[in-house]
Amino acid sequence: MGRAPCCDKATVKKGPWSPEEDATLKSYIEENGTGGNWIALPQKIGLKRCGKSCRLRWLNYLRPNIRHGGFSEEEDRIILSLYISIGSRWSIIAAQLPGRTDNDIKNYWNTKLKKKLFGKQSRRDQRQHQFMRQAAAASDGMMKQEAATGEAAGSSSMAVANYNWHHHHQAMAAVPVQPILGSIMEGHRAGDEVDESIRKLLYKLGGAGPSTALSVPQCVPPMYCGSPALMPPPPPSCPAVDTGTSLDEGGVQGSGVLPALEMDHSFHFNQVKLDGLESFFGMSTDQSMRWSEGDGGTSRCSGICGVRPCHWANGVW
DNA sequence: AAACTACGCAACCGCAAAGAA
DNA sequence: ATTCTTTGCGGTTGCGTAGTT
Repeated sequence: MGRAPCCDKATVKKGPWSPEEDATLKSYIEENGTGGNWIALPQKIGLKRCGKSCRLRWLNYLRPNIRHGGFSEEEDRIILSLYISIGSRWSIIAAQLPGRTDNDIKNYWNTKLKKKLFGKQSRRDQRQHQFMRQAAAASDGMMKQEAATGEAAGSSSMAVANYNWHHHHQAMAAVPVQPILGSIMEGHRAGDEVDESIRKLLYKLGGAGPSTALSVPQCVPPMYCGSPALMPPPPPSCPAVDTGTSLDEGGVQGSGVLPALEMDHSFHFNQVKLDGLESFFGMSTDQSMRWSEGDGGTSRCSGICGVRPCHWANGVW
Protein backbone atom coordinates (compact mmCIF):
# COMPACT_ATOMS: atom_id res chain seq x y z
CA MET A 1 0.00 0.00 0.00
CA GLY A 2 1.40 3.29 -1.04
CA ARG A 3 1.61 6.51 0.82
CA ALA A 4 -1.54 8.62 0.84
CA PRO A 5 -1.10 11.69 -1.35
CA CYS A 6 -1.26 15.03 0.40
CA CYS A 7 -3.82 16.22 -2.12
CA ASP A 8 -5.82 15.02 -5.08
CA LYS A 9 -3.30 15.12 -7.88
CA ALA A 10 -5.99 14.76 -10.51
CA THR A 11 -7.74 18.01 -9.66
CA VAL A 12 -4.84 20.02 -8.35
CA LYS A 13 -3.10 22.51 -10.60
CA LYS A 14 0.64 22.24 -11.04
CA GLY A 15 3.33 24.32 -12.66
CA PRO A 16 4.03 28.03 -12.56
CA TRP A 17 1.77 30.32 -10.56
CA SER A 18 -0.31 32.93 -12.33
CA PRO A 19 -0.40 36.53 -11.09
CA GLU A 20 -4.04 35.98 -10.13
CA GLU A 21 -3.20 32.99 -7.99
CA ASP A 22 -0.38 34.91 -6.37
CA ALA A 23 -2.68 37.82 -5.62
CA THR A 24 -5.35 35.56 -4.16
CA LEU A 25 -2.96 33.75 -1.89
CA LYS A 26 -1.07 36.84 -0.87
CA SER A 27 -4.07 38.94 0.00
CA TYR A 28 -5.69 36.14 1.95
CA ILE A 29 -2.63 35.40 4.05
CA GLU A 30 -1.92 39.06 4.65
CA GLU A 31 -5.44 39.50 5.96
CA ASN A 32 -6.07 36.24 7.73
CA GLY A 33 -2.78 34.46 8.13
CA THR A 34 -2.40 30.84 7.13
CA GLY A 35 -4.96 29.67 9.64
CA GLY A 36 -2.48 27.10 10.83
CA ASN A 37 -3.50 24.68 8.13
CA TRP A 38 -1.90 24.85 4.73
CA ILE A 39 -3.76 21.78 3.50
CA ALA A 40 -7.14 23.40 4.01
CA LEU A 41 -6.10 26.85 2.84
CA PRO A 42 -6.31 26.45 -0.95
CA GLN A 43 -9.84 25.07 -0.74
CA LYS A 44 -10.82 27.89 1.56
CA ILE A 45 -9.72 30.54 -0.90
CA GLY A 46 -10.70 28.70 -4.06
CA LEU A 47 -7.27 27.85 -5.36
CA LYS A 48 -6.79 24.59 -7.20
CA ARG A 49 -3.43 24.13 -5.63
CA CYS A 50 -1.88 21.70 -3.21
CA GLY A 51 -1.41 23.09 0.27
CA LYS A 52 2.26 22.34 0.13
CA SER A 53 2.51 24.26 -3.08
CA CYS A 54 0.79 27.26 -1.48
CA ARG A 55 3.12 27.15 1.46
CA LEU A 56 6.14 26.98 -0.81
CA ARG A 57 4.90 29.81 -2.96
CA TRP A 58 4.30 31.99 0.06
CA LEU A 59 7.59 31.23 1.75
CA ASN A 60 9.76 31.47 -1.32
CA TYR A 61 8.11 34.20 -3.28
CA LEU A 62 5.14 36.07 -1.84
CA ARG A 63 6.29 36.62 1.71
CA PRO A 64 7.22 40.23 2.45
CA ASN A 65 10.85 41.33 2.39
CA ILE A 66 12.02 38.48 0.21
CA ARG A 67 15.13 39.27 -1.77
CA HIS A 68 16.10 37.47 -4.94
CA GLY A 69 19.50 37.36 -6.52
CA GLY A 70 22.27 39.84 -5.95
CA PHE A 71 24.11 37.91 -3.29
CA SER A 72 26.82 39.96 -1.67
CA GLU A 73 30.34 38.87 -0.88
CA GLU A 74 29.43 38.79 2.76
CA GLU A 75 26.52 36.52 2.05
CA ASP A 76 28.81 34.30 0.01
CA ARG A 77 31.10 34.01 2.96
CA ILE A 78 28.31 33.22 5.33
CA ILE A 79 26.96 30.56 3.05
CA LEU A 80 30.38 29.08 2.51
CA SER A 81 31.39 28.87 6.11
CA LEU A 82 28.06 27.56 7.19
CA TYR A 83 28.14 24.97 4.46
CA ILE A 84 31.55 23.88 5.62
CA SER A 85 30.35 23.78 9.19
CA ILE A 86 26.95 22.19 8.90
CA GLY A 87 26.53 20.98 5.36
CA SER A 88 23.49 21.44 3.21
CA ARG A 89 21.14 22.59 5.92
CA TRP A 90 19.72 25.33 3.80
CA SER A 91 16.99 26.36 6.18
CA ILE A 92 19.52 27.00 8.92
CA ILE A 93 21.76 28.89 6.53
CA ALA A 94 18.78 30.89 5.31
CA ALA A 95 17.94 31.80 8.88
CA GLN A 96 21.22 33.71 9.04
CA LEU A 97 20.49 35.68 5.90
CA PRO A 98 17.46 37.92 6.33
CA GLY A 99 15.25 38.01 3.28
CA ARG A 100 16.78 34.92 1.75
CA THR A 101 14.96 31.66 1.37
CA ASP A 102 16.42 28.22 1.69
CA ASN A 103 15.42 27.47 -1.87
CA ASP A 104 17.17 30.56 -3.13
CA ILE A 105 20.33 29.76 -1.27
CA LYS A 106 20.24 26.18 -2.39
CA ASN A 107 19.85 27.27 -6.00
CA TYR A 108 22.54 29.89 -5.62
CA TRP A 109 24.91 27.36 -4.16
CA ASN A 110 24.23 24.76 -6.81
CA THR A 111 24.37 27.07 -9.78
CA LYS A 112 26.83 29.79 -8.91
CA LEU A 113 28.67 29.69 -5.63
CA LYS A 114 29.88 26.16 -6.06
CA LYS A 115 31.31 27.03 -9.44
CA LYS A 116 32.72 30.25 -8.15
CA LEU A 117 34.59 28.35 -5.49
CA PHE A 118 35.56 25.22 -7.30
CA GLY A 119 35.88 26.36 -10.86
CA LYS A 120 33.95 24.97 -13.72
CA GLN A 121 35.39 21.66 -14.73
CA SER A 122 32.73 19.19 -15.54
CA ARG A 123 34.64 16.07 -14.54
CA ARG A 124 35.61 17.58 -11.25
CA ASP A 125 32.20 18.95 -10.85
CA GLN A 126 30.87 15.44 -11.02
CA ARG A 127 33.42 14.19 -8.56
CA GLN A 128 32.61 17.07 -6.33
CA HIS A 129 28.96 16.29 -6.54
CA GLN A 130 29.60 12.75 -5.51
CA PHE A 131 31.86 13.85 -2.72
CA MET A 132 29.36 16.39 -1.46
CA ARG A 133 26.72 13.73 -1.24
CA GLN A 134 29.03 11.54 0.77
CA ALA A 135 30.03 14.40 2.97
CA ALA A 136 26.46 15.34 3.57
CA ALA A 137 25.64 11.78 4.43
CA ALA A 138 28.51 11.73 6.87
CA SER A 139 27.36 14.96 8.43
CA ASP A 140 23.83 13.72 8.63
CA GLY A 141 24.93 10.57 10.33
CA MET A 142 26.82 12.55 12.87
CA MET A 143 24.03 14.98 13.51
CA LYS A 144 21.57 12.17 13.89
CA GLN A 145 23.87 10.42 16.30
CA GLU A 146 23.99 13.56 18.35
CA ALA A 147 20.29 13.96 18.25
CA ALA A 148 19.74 10.36 19.22
CA THR A 149 22.12 10.46 22.12
CA GLY A 150 21.26 13.91 23.34
CA GLU A 151 24.72 15.20 22.53
CA ALA A 152 25.03 18.86 21.67
CA ALA A 153 22.47 19.89 24.18
CA GLY A 154 19.53 21.73 22.82
CA SER A 155 19.76 20.41 19.30
CA SER A 156 22.44 21.45 16.89
CA SER A 157 20.04 22.80 14.37
CA MET A 158 18.34 25.07 16.79
CA ALA A 159 21.62 26.22 18.15
CA VAL A 160 22.82 27.19 14.72
CA ALA A 161 19.53 28.72 13.78
CA ASN A 162 19.65 30.97 16.78
CA TYR A 163 23.21 31.95 16.28
CA ASN A 164 24.05 35.38 14.99
CA TRP A 165 26.32 34.85 12.07
CA HIS A 166 26.33 38.44 11.07
CA HIS A 167 28.31 39.18 14.15
CA HIS A 168 30.88 36.62 13.23
CA HIS A 169 31.06 37.58 9.62
CA GLN A 170 31.46 41.24 10.24
CA ALA A 171 34.76 40.25 11.66
CA MET A 172 35.51 38.22 8.57
CA ALA A 173 34.28 40.79 6.13
CA ALA A 174 37.73 41.80 5.01
CA VAL A 175 38.59 38.28 3.95
CA PRO A 176 37.53 37.34 0.44
CA VAL A 177 36.04 33.95 -0.16
CA GLN A 178 38.94 32.41 -1.97
CA PRO A 179 41.43 33.16 0.77
CA ILE A 180 39.11 31.61 3.29
CA LEU A 181 39.14 28.43 1.31
CA GLY A 182 42.84 28.79 0.92
CA SER A 183 43.36 29.11 4.61
CA ILE A 184 41.31 26.06 5.21
CA MET A 185 43.30 24.17 2.66
CA GLU A 186 46.52 25.21 4.28
CA GLY A 187 45.65 23.75 7.57
CA HIS A 188 42.80 25.80 8.86
CA ARG A 189 44.50 29.06 9.48
CA ALA A 190 41.71 31.46 10.01
CA GLY A 191 43.95 34.03 11.60
CA ASP A 192 42.62 36.73 13.82
CA GLU A 193 39.23 36.63 12.21
CA VAL A 194 38.11 33.73 14.30
CA ASP A 195 36.29 35.30 17.17
CA GLU A 196 34.32 34.35 20.19
CA SER A 197 31.15 33.89 18.20
CA ILE A 198 32.31 30.95 16.22
CA ARG A 199 33.66 29.33 19.31
CA LYS A 200 30.26 29.54 20.87
CA LEU A 201 28.65 28.12 17.82
CA LEU A 202 31.01 25.23 17.58
CA TYR A 203 30.52 24.60 21.25
CA LYS A 204 26.84 24.33 20.62
CA LEU A 205 27.37 22.20 17.58
CA GLY A 206 29.82 19.80 19.00
CA GLY A 207 29.31 19.91 22.71
CA ALA A 208 32.95 20.62 23.43
CA GLY A 209 33.81 23.04 26.17
CA PRO A 210 34.10 26.62 24.98
CA SER A 211 37.74 26.76 25.87
CA THR A 212 38.58 23.17 25.23
CA ALA A 213 41.10 22.30 22.59
CA LEU A 214 39.72 19.08 21.28
CA SER A 215 41.81 16.13 20.56
CA VAL A 216 40.47 13.98 17.86
CA PRO A 217 41.85 10.99 16.09
CA GLN A 218 42.60 11.35 12.47
CA CYS A 219 40.66 8.40 11.25
CA VAL A 220 37.06 8.48 12.25
CA PRO A 221 34.09 6.62 10.89
CA PRO A 222 31.70 9.03 9.23
CA MET A 223 28.99 8.60 11.77
CA TYR A 224 31.34 9.71 14.51
CA CYS A 225 32.84 12.70 12.80
CA GLY A 226 32.79 15.48 15.31
CA SER A 227 31.66 13.31 18.14
CA PRO A 228 34.79 11.91 19.69
CA ALA A 229 32.85 10.85 22.74
CA LEU A 230 30.82 8.48 20.64
CA MET A 231 33.70 6.90 18.89
CA PRO A 232 34.70 3.30 19.20
CA PRO A 233 38.19 2.41 20.30
CA PRO A 234 40.86 3.24 17.76
CA PRO A 235 42.19 0.59 15.47
CA PRO A 236 45.29 -0.93 16.96
CA SER A 237 47.18 -0.58 13.72
CA CYS A 238 46.44 3.05 13.17
CA PRO A 239 49.39 5.14 14.33
CA ALA A 240 47.67 8.44 13.85
CA VAL A 241 44.90 7.54 16.16
CA ASP A 242 46.36 8.48 19.43
CA THR A 243 44.78 10.52 22.11
CA GLY A 244 46.54 13.72 21.33
CA THR A 245 46.31 14.30 17.64
CA SER A 246 44.49 17.47 16.97
CA LEU A 247 44.03 18.81 13.54
CA ASP A 248 46.47 21.62 13.87
CA GLU A 249 49.06 19.02 14.57
CA GLY A 250 48.60 17.43 11.24
CA GLY A 251 44.98 16.45 11.00
CA VAL A 252 44.35 17.88 7.61
CA GLN A 253 47.19 19.02 5.44
CA GLY A 254 49.16 19.72 8.35
CA SER A 255 50.82 22.53 10.05
CA GLY A 256 48.51 25.45 10.41
CA VAL A 257 47.77 26.80 13.81
CA LEU A 258 44.36 28.13 14.46
CA PRO A 259 44.25 30.66 17.24
CA ALA A 260 40.97 29.37 18.52
CA LEU A 261 41.64 25.69 18.56
CA GLU A 262 38.05 24.94 19.22
CA MET A 263 37.78 25.32 15.48
CA ASP A 264 39.41 21.94 15.30
CA HIS A 265 36.21 20.38 16.24
CA SER A 266 34.25 22.00 13.49
CA PHE A 267 36.87 21.32 10.92
CA HIS A 268 37.24 17.80 11.99
CA PHE A 269 33.51 17.53 11.82
CA ASN A 270 33.89 18.37 8.18
CA GLN A 271 37.20 16.81 7.52
CA VAL A 272 35.62 14.61 4.95
CA LYS A 273 34.49 17.72 3.12
CA LEU A 274 37.86 19.35 3.35
CA ASP A 275 39.47 16.24 2.02
CA GLY A 276 37.20 16.52 -0.93
CA LEU A 277 38.22 20.10 -1.41
CA GLU A 278 41.80 19.05 -1.47
CA SER A 279 41.19 16.74 -4.34
CA PHE A 280 39.49 19.48 -6.28
CA PHE A 281 42.47 21.69 -5.94
CA GLY A 282 44.68 18.92 -7.14
CA MET A 283 46.33 18.45 -3.81
CA SER A 284 47.55 15.15 -2.53
CA THR A 285 44.89 12.62 -1.89
CA ASP A 286 47.21 10.10 -0.34
CA GLN A 287 46.33 11.14 3.14
CA SER A 288 42.74 11.91 2.52
CA MET A 289 40.09 9.72 3.86
CA ARG A 290 37.93 8.05 1.33
CA TRP A 291 34.42 7.34 2.34
CA SER A 292 32.49 4.75 0.51
CA GLU A 293 29.18 3.16 0.96
CA GLY A 294 29.40 -0.32 2.32
CA ASP A 295 27.02 -3.10 1.59
CA GLY A 296 23.56 -2.56 2.85
CA GLY A 297 24.16 1.09 3.49
CA THR A 298 26.92 0.57 5.99
CA SER A 299 29.30 3.47 6.01
CA ARG A 300 32.93 2.65 5.81
CA CYS A 301 36.04 4.60 6.40
CA SER A 302 38.93 3.55 4.30
CA GLY A 303 41.22 6.02 5.89
CA ILE A 304 44.93 6.08 5.47
CA CYS A 305 46.17 7.35 8.76
CA GLY A 306 49.59 8.62 8.02
CA VAL A 307 51.38 5.37 7.42
CA ARG A 308 49.17 2.37 7.45
CA PRO A 309 45.64 2.00 6.24
CA CYS A 310 42.91 1.37 8.71
CA HIS A 311 39.44 0.30 7.98
CA TRP A 312 36.15 0.72 9.72
CA ALA A 313 33.21 -1.42 8.78
CA ASN A 314 30.11 -2.59 10.51
CA GLY A 315 31.06 -1.13 13.82
CA VAL A 316 34.52 -2.60 14.10
CA TRP A 317 38.00 -1.67 13.02
C1' DA B 1 18.41 30.98 -38.90
C1' DA B 2 18.18 26.63 -36.80
C1' DA B 3 19.80 23.26 -33.68
C1' DC B 4 22.05 22.26 -29.71
C1' DT B 5 23.84 23.04 -25.05
C1' DA B 6 24.31 25.13 -20.65
C1' DC B 7 22.43 27.69 -17.15
C1' DG B 8 19.24 29.56 -13.64
C1' DC B 9 15.27 29.30 -11.23
C1' DA B 10 10.67 27.83 -9.74
C1' DA B 11 8.30 24.13 -8.39
C1' DC B 12 7.58 19.26 -7.27
C1' DC B 13 8.49 15.02 -4.70
C1' DG B 14 9.19 12.08 -0.94
C1' DC B 15 10.83 11.52 3.61
C1' DA B 16 11.01 12.46 8.44
C1' DA B 17 9.79 15.13 12.40
C1' DA B 18 6.34 17.31 15.08
C1' DG B 19 1.93 17.70 16.74
C1' DA B 20 -2.87 16.34 17.36
C1' DA B 21 -6.37 13.01 18.19
C1' DA C 1 1.32 4.41 23.47
C1' DT C 2 -0.29 4.47 18.95
C1' DT C 3 -2.05 6.26 14.76
C1' DC C 4 -2.97 9.87 11.70
C1' DT C 5 -2.25 14.47 9.83
C1' DT C 6 0.41 18.38 8.84
C1' DT C 7 4.60 20.77 8.32
C1' DG C 8 9.36 21.43 7.13
C1' DC C 9 13.19 20.18 4.67
C1' DG C 10 16.53 18.83 1.13
C1' DG C 11 17.10 16.70 -3.29
C1' DT C 12 15.68 16.67 -7.83
C1' DT C 13 13.27 17.85 -12.02
C1' DG C 14 11.43 20.58 -15.72
C1' DC C 15 11.03 24.65 -18.25
C1' DG C 16 12.37 29.04 -20.15
C1' DT C 17 16.20 31.63 -21.75
C1' DA C 18 20.80 32.86 -23.17
C1' DG C 19 24.80 31.51 -25.43
C1' DT C 20 27.27 28.74 -28.80
C1' DT C 21 28.02 26.09 -32.93
